[in-house]
Amino acid sequence: MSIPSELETFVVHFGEMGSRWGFNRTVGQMLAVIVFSEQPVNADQIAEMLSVSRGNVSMGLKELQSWQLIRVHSKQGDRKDYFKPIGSVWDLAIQVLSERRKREVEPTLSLLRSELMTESNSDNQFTRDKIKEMHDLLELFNTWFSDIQRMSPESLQTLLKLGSGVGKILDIKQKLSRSSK
Amino acid sequence: MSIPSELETFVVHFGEMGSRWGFNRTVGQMLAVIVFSEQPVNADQIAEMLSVSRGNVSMGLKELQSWQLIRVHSKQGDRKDYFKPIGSVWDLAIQVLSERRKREVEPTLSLLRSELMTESNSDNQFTRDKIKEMHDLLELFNTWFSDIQRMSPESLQTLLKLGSGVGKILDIKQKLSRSSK
DNA sequence: TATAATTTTCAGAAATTTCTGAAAATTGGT
DNA sequence: ACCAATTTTCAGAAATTTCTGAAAATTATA
Repeated sequence: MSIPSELETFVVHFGEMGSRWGFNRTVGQMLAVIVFSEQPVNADQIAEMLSVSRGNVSMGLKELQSWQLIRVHSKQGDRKDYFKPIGSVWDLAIQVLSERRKREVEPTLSLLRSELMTESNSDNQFTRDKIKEMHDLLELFNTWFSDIQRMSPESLQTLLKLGSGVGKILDIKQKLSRSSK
Repeated sequence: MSIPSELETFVVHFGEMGSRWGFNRTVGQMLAVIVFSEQPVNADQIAEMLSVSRGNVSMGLKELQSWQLIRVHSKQGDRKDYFKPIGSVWDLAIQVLSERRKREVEPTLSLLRSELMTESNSDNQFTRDKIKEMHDLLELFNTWFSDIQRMSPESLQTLLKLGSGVGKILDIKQKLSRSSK
């Protein structure tokens, strides 16, 4: 089994982008194969399509599962494991963002938090201020994101479409709350 | 000149996180040094503090400049180039996000766009649908981000603090626009 | 519980990325 | 125009990441 010609482009592209998105080339390509396959695919099929070793596919599947992007789908009368995306493209995007927040923001936020705890008098004011600034920024982003994540895709979509238009609505809100006082 | 002891932690941490944030260890450490230094620093100082070669620092500085995170600061009576962050921690964060959007989203969006243009009848419906879904999602995110980016830090901060609370305000807006019809 | 199918592991190999340091290029002052 | 200070470049070295493939572990079936 080889890659359907119309997907070739995407498999290659996902491979190239892979490392920028947080995984490596093969894992990127594997994600493309799984997402663009109408039917769940098994490890051997992936290995053949991408011409990589079975072991590599096994590790890649583990990686994609740790990102919670794919899940196993058991086919009746077939002992092989088949894989499919956890959900829609939208679900996958949210999942990537969420996982990256965990890997790229959380560790730093922890460090900043603990650093603010220990009132090391050796720190000069400048350093302390920077730490505080970073901490507050990441904390703000963090709560915002977990908040946003809970919204339904529909509301979220509306919100995104509105863009900075929300600014105007915020003004209206201010006026309303002022006049009701 | 060595790293001030209270910064050691951050330099190490920024080094470890570097690759997750889109650059490599040394570049991450260099960013930490520059951001946490009250005064602009020159290449030799950075090289000594981090115990890396002068050439490596030169390349790293180029990288940080390509991200538009640092800028040159000329000291009067000193031929060396000194470096400092382009702005506040907030400015840097926006800049990182903006640069990453460019590197991680833009290429894929281009590909998806051009793929939707060419009406290759070989594509099956499933594939076309997926491409369309991805395209619309990235496009939406893209315009949202460029929109958001233009907001003042203050408005943006308000917006973030509100989080999914905006949802409620959107409801109010809907009611208002309905009643005015 | 034996056995055959399937998946996982992981040591060493291959590929890729990062780093060094000396030479080349650039810059600014005289 | 020359010189000295500074920065950049880049070939090869070093470090790190990724990949292979055979052996070990697991799983399902009879």
